[in-house]
Amino acid sequence: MRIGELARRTGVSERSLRYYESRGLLAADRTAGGHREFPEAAVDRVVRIQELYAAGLHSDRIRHLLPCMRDQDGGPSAQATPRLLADLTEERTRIDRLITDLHRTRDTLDEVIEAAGGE
Amino acid sequence: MRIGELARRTGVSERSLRYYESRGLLAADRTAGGHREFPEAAVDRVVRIQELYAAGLHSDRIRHLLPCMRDQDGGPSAQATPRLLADLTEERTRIDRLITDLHRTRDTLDEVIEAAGGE
DNA sequence: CTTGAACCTGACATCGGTGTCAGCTTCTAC
DNA sequence: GTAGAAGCTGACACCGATGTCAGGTTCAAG
Repeated sequence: MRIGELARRTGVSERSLRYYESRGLLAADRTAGGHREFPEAAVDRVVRIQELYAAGLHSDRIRHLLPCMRDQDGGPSAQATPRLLADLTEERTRIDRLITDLHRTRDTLDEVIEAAGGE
Repeated sequence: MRIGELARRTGVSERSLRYYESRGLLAADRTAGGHREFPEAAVDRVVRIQELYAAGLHSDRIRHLLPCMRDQDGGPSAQATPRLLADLTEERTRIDRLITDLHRTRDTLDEVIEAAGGE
């Protein structure tokens, strides 16, 4: 599919999709004229990329991580190197802390919301 | 206490503390010579501010929110306006989604980590 | 062939918390 | 009073994903 359709179907801007491709997160064939042609699987992949961005990972890390992830077709196409493994473990710790933090913040917001609007 | 001690005790840089004060998140008296003098309660407040930043709130929102929060002394000193209330409710929704997302990402990382290092 | 929608590249801007540096002042302990 | 640590202000830089614009090309339908 073309970039416009992919953008529509994922809710991600064309700008971002081009950026993802330039960062090596997303592969696209090209038509004779140079237009990007994305495979169907790109939809899932873009969603995943967004999730990883939302979790605070940067594109370099995502690029290394993606091939190690299980995709819709089945098994991963690569295995994490020790270096990547260490990085991911660190990310995991960070995410854990963040989750804890978010729960606390959510509770705090709830308190304030309830005090004001819960009536 | 002075800014250096507050920085040490909270693990937040002096630069950031000055920024917090400039944004109205943190109150400080001044010595005759112009040095900031923070109350003991500033330690807790800084920790809270960091949590809110980590949760993705921006300083403007935090500034409005802080007075509505219950602090160590007891009740809040202000109540959320309808405007703030709407904003906070939105933040809450966002945070909820983020938490969900983070769980999924964490599981993904676990899978990759286990596949590589779990052995 | 023509036309309008869709796409291309490249460049520059933005946001906001934080790092850092310069140049100067204040504080504190001797 | 003096020295050195600590503090002050103001300015500039950075990061990194995304927005946006310009100027040109390609695609598809008539």
